[in-house]
Amino acid sequence: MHAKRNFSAKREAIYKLLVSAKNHPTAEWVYESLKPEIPDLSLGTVYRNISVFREMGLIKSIGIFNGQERFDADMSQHSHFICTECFKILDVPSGKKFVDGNIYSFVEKECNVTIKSHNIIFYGICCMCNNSHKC
Amino acid sequence: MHAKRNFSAKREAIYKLLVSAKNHPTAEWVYESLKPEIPDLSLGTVYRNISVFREMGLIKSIGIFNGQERFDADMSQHSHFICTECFKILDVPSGKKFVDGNIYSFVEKECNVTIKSHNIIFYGICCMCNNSHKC
DNA sequence: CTCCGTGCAAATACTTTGCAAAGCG
DNA sequence: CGCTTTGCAAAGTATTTGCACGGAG
Repeated sequence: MHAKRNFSAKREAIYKLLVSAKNHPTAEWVYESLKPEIPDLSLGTVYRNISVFREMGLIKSIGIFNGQERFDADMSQHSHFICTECFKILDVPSGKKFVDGNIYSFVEKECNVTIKSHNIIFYGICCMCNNSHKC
Repeated sequence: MHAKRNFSAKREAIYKLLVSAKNHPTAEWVYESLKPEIPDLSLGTVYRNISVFREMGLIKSIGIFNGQERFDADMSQHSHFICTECFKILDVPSGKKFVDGNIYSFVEKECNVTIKSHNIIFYGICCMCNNSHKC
């Protein structure tokens, strides 16, 4: 019907939402967000497709916070800030590279390992929770 | 019986094990390790005490990997390497500070947040899983 | 007596999985 | 027809919690 697509309709909808979402969503959030427009979507399908995307290298996991895994479809190297109050996650603009190849070499020698990737997470309070000043 | 102590016998045993453990243990590992010498220890007690230690600032969580939370009683600022094969966690000697106060300031301004702490995790293959060479 | 710590088991919460049916080329 | 995707519900797994008991002071 449409031009050739690689994904089923539901898979495509899930992926598109992940790409456009700026909140580093949970599986539950994806499910709830799509439910109105795809009433017969099931949570298992969301989990399965997220798993597929991860295996394909289309998304990555930021980690598990407050009991729920958070995902990111922005595969460029960047760091995150997470608010320990509301668990909002923000991208840290990567204009500055905190960790470079030299650091990889340093750690690889120190630890006798092979490094594939790294993650930096900053923890703190976001401006909305830090209610002393407006955002 | 003993000199004044702050902790109950079980709490003390759990904390001492956490301090001496070099493997960034899980609650389950702590439980299994102490079970032989404390046969009536229960897993709930381990979880509860770990929670107490965390609230007291005696230990911190490194994150959840392979479905289990990993803890560290070394409260000095340092980074970790984690093997994506066997989930072994190694300390990265902090002779080099990867992230300093300037970076905190940079991120705080960029994101309009207040930063309390940060974590760096390197992912890769440890020398034991990288079986091409001996360790 | 009172309080804190504990064992035990049940409850939680998120995620994964088995299976049969539906979808699609 | 054959392979993929899905809904549904059940299972799985790590962790948390309710409750009554027990020990220390």
